[in-house]
Amino acid sequence: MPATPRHTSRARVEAKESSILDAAEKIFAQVGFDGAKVSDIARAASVAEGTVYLYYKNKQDLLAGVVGRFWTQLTLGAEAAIEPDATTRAQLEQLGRYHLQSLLNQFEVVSLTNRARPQQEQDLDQVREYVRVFDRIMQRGVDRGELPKDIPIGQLRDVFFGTLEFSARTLKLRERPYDHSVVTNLLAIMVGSSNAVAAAPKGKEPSNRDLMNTLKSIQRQLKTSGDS
Amino acid sequence: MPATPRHTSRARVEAKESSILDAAEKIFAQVGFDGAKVSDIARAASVAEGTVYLYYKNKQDLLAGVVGRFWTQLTLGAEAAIEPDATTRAQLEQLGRYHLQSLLNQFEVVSLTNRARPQQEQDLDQVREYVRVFDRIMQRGVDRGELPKDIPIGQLRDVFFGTLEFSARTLKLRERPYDHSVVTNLLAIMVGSSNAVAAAPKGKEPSNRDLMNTLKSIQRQLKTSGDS
DNA sequence: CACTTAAACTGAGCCTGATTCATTATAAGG
DNA sequence: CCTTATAATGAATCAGGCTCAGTTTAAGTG
Repeated sequence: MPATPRHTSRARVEAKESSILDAAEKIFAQVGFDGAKVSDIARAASVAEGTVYLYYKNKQDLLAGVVGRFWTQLTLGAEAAIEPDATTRAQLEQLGRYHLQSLLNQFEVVSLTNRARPQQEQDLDQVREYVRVFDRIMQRGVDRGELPKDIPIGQLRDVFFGTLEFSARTLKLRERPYDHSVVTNLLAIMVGSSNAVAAAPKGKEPSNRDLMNTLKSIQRQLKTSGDS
Repeated sequence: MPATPRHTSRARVEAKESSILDAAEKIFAQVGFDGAKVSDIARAASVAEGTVYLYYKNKQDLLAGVVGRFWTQLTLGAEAAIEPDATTRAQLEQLGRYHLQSLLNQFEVVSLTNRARPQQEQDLDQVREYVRVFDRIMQRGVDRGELPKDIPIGQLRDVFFGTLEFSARTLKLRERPYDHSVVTNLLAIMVGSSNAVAAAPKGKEPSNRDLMNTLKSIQRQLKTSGDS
């Protein structure tokens, strides 16, 4: 088992594990969890079918690996996307934009998340980790008195992520691209004091491309250095 | 095929179809979609395995039947729960409470909804139908000038349903009961002009029990008269 | 009341695909 | 160059969704 390597270099093992994860992600995104055959994933990873089971207990576990990695990367990207010195309001906007763009860019993988938490099991740890990014921003905001605090943070969190997830679905369904105004409006109602904005007139590209570049590079970096 | 009955009474056929749906709902809710064996469902419905396939093309289709029926019932319940003459604000609160309670009461079935829309297929028709209840309330609100209209209705819809769904998950995860304040606060930020409210101090039962009774009776009625 | 027949129902067996495991290959260590 | 623990392999096993040839049921019909 790769768990206790002594004969083979750790790097080699991790590389293989990561390449299986890559293959799985690709196939899952392509044909969905049920549509994916483990044999296809194995082939895509240039590995025998049995080898997959050396690294992952079963197909579900493999899915959990893919989804977990995604959220871990998302957390890193989010942290990079937020300017530490900005106001709470600005940070929320940064996180919101980043989040919405990520949901849209990786819609298929995000969708897999549901499949990874069978029934009312606890959420994946990595998701909880990600959510803390929001909590930290809010906590700081409260400490500094920058936020109206008549509504509990926990509830605002549900507003924030719930809205963005549904908005992403809506945009996807209507085949619309990323729309800045969704975040602006969300913040307007969440933190008030705002200038709400009509939906983007047409398919205008996201303006904060550098933000996504940051993410991409981090992800690339992560993917090659392996994780899990 | 039950599609063109001539030898058997329609009522009988529909009763059987409905009893299969009942069995499926029960088993799905119990062990999830993947955990459910068609043979178990058949047994629970006192029917042979093959019979299930007379009524539903496959397991997916059976799931769609269960989920579809749920949302249809939900729509009826929602319509019953809303007082036609109330203010927009009041109607939204009624719908919000009803929605949150339903999500909590039938959490397992709601979860199945995700499984029923494989990949970015369009949503189930019944879900869209349900969403229209919200749209009608909002439209009326706008027509009457009761709503601040700086934010598009479509986006408010995502705020409304997205927030409630995430709130329901949060409550479920923390094993908390229905909490009135979630809806109150949501409306406070959505429609403004509000008195936000701290989370319910303890596990206080939902106060508008009659509302749920209305729903239940409608559901019972529906279930026996069959649908699909 | 037989009798005919379309509609319903049944469950054994087929078939796909996940998972296992006996066997073989690999890579250090001596 | 052996030895041996670790990895990798893929044929065999197994589970469970789905099919279909055969059986039962329930109206009709004379």
